[in-house]
Amino acid sequence: MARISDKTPRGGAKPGGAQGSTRRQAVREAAVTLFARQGYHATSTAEVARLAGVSEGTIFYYFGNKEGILLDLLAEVHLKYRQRMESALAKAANGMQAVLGCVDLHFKQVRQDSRLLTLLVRDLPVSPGRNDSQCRQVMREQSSLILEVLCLALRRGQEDGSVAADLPLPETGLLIRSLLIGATRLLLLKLAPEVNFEDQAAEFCRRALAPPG
Amino acid sequence: MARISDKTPRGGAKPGGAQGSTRRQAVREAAVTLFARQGYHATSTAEVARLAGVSEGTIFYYFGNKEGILLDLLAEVHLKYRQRMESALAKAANGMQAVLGCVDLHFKQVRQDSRLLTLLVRDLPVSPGRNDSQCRQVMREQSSLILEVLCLALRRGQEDGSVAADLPLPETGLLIRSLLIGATRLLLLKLAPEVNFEDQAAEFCRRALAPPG
Amino acid sequence: MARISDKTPRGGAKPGGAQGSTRRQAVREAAVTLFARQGYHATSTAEVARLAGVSEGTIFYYFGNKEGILLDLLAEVHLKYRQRMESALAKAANGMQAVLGCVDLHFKQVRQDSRLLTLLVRDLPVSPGRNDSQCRQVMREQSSLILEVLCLALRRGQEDGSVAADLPLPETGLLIRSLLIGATRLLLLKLAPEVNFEDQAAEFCRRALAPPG
Amino acid sequence: MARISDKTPRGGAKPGGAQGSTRRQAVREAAVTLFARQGYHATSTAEVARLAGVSEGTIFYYFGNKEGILLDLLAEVHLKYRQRMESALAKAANGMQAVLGCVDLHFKQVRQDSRLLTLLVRDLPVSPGRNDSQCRQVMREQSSLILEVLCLALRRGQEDGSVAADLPLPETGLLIRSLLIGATRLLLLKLAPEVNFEDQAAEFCRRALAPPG
DNA sequence: TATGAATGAGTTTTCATTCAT
DNA sequence: CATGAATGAAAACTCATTCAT
Repeated sequence: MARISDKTPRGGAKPGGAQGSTRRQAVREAAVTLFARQGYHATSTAEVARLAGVSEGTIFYYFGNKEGILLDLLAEVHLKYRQRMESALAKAANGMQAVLGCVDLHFKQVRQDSRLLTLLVRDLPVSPGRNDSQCRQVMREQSSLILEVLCLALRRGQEDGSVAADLPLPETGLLIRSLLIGATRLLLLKLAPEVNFEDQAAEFCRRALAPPG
Repeated sequence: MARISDKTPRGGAKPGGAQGSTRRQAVREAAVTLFARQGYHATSTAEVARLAGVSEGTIFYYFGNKEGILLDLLAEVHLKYRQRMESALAKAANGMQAVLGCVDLHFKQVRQDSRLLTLLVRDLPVSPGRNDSQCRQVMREQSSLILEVLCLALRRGQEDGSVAADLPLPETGLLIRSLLIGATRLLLLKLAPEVNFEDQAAEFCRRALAPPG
Repeated sequence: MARISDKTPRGGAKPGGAQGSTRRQAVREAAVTLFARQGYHATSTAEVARLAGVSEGTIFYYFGNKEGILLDLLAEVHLKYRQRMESALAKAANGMQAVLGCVDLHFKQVRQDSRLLTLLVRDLPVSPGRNDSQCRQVMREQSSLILEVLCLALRRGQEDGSVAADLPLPETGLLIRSLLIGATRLLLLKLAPEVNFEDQAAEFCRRALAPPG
Repeated sequence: MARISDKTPRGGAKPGGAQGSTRRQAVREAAVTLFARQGYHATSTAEVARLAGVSEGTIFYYFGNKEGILLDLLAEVHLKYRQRMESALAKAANGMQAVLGCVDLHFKQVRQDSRLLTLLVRDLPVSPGRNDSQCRQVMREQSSLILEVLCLALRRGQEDGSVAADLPLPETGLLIRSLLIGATRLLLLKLAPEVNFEDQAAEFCRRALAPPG
């Protein structure tokens, strides 16, 4: 009943604490693999426990319930994703480069750890219309944060002249994000023919964003 | 074992004959509503039967198993979708107009019957890596047919000069499709802020596709 | 509710009647094949109907319920079996020959139509402790008739001196019948190694029955 | 997928440890009663759970699936049966006595715990023609082990002169085993008249096996 | 006489979750 | 901290049987 969130053994210095953290991490690792491979619904907590090498009770001790694992993973994947984008953005020469850098980075992450990204384009564990789940809230929050990063880059581009000034925000940001999400879905769910179209994504965006003339 | 596909009571000409068709249709109607609202996995066949006003057995009589319902719905939505695109394509003045027409049409359909389209961006009933399900096969087949339509329009645009000639196919087609899929996901799963960015989609594509100069 | 037994279209001369008989026979034929192959419980009436090429309703029209088919088949197989034994008995030179003839005949029938005989050694559709089923009644009745035939032969043997006079009846008859039933079960259910031990059955019985000296 | 076999709670030394074993045992006890009384197919797992006084989930926790219970029971009954035969064999004065001892022992076991033995002559859970079930494999394996014991006794009898030397092996062994199986079936399924023919079984075999003269 | 659409009670099985230890 | 035995509610699916035609 009581939601057990973020149960981390306080004081990571203690040997027992470190072991707990190890167990927690093992569950996360097992879950991300299985959720990505078979989907959230098709994966049982028993399966996760087995692959993680822990008892079933351990999962509920650390994550409260099954959705808790997903919640945890979603938060992590979003965080990592966003942080990488932000650092890519910082290094970019201008706004356009920043946006295109984000696009390239996205597909690099898809290639590097498809498991994590698959979580984002696979099935959702809850109703889209209802706000009752923490899971949906996390997705929405993180989603808007990522959108902000993109819009930041776009605005910078419009200011430094590398991006067409008449493109509306956040609409344009949403469209780029749409393209990334959709492409990832086609790629990871193997719904597209065997063509490396993701390499063309940056160029496609460059044309769409470039100022006229 | 034996797959019960397309079990339709003898031709709908007779007034009584439509009865069976009615039940079948009621199940489809109930399923599309519930699958879109709660997802495929979160919807039980009992729930579908209740909403459809038929017995649970009737579902299995007509569709063989739960996936059979989804299969049926997916085939329909894909078919309708593609046919509309094809007719939009036929009416277009040039290739670029055809592509943009497809984009607009897509969002029009999303607005008109969000339930059906939601099926395409919501959860998948099976592992993405495996080909064992008819459902995945249908999605893949239909997906490639839709891609073909888009590429046809693009090629026509490249021939009549309305689309940049150096854009590679089918990569560019896949990117447009990605944008549509991703946008639909953001929209229907309410992951985007309340902004009508879909109206900008055609313009975004126009810029990306337009020949230089 | 109402038991429909022996519903045969009266007057087999009528063309309609002949057709009904055809359907009835088709069901019986299909059922004996499937029951023997998969067992009574593992065979659905739908399967029987499909193999027989009739509608499911037809089965219930002719046999009342599923057990009705088995009832019908059991009665037939027992009847045939007994009739053959009786005619073998009539032709035998003496009692011992009659018994051994029955033994040989039994295995000949097993070899000739294993499907029918399999019904007798496979699973029973009902509780052995209760008498509530017609099925069990039929089995018991027919069983005792067959036993009678065997005992008749044995008694004749004891009278003509070919069978040991001190062997008790019907015990000895039951033992021979046991041997036949058990051997059939081992054979048809493939629980015995690939040895043609049934050829030795008559010799085994001959020794057991032979008068001393 | 993963077969849960032999899930036994850690060693029965601890008083608490026997608890799990208790539940397991309760299921076995309930199952053997119901399977013998009504047959495997006619018994639902719910019925077994109810009689055992455990939840239905417990059955699947311990036995994996319904067939798992039967498997377990079959293995046990076969093992016990064979062990008793072997010890009877060891005590016998000569080969003939050993064989007849086995025969007597068989019927003694039938009388002592008819439930367990009934499992062996009642219905089979699967097609006889197919090897796909563990259940059938167990039956076949154990069956051949029991046959070996019988043949051992027969061979010993042929060597010590108490059994006719010209009787072929393993055919003769199979015939004796047939007689035992068939008799058990007649007895336990109450298909024979109320006659204690099993008392005659040893004498019947003695005559069949005795050396001439 | 024959059909087959429709059913609902029943089946096996799964699984997230609890809790005593 | 961690376990894993035990559960019960619910899931998908089956199937003998009915009945209007």
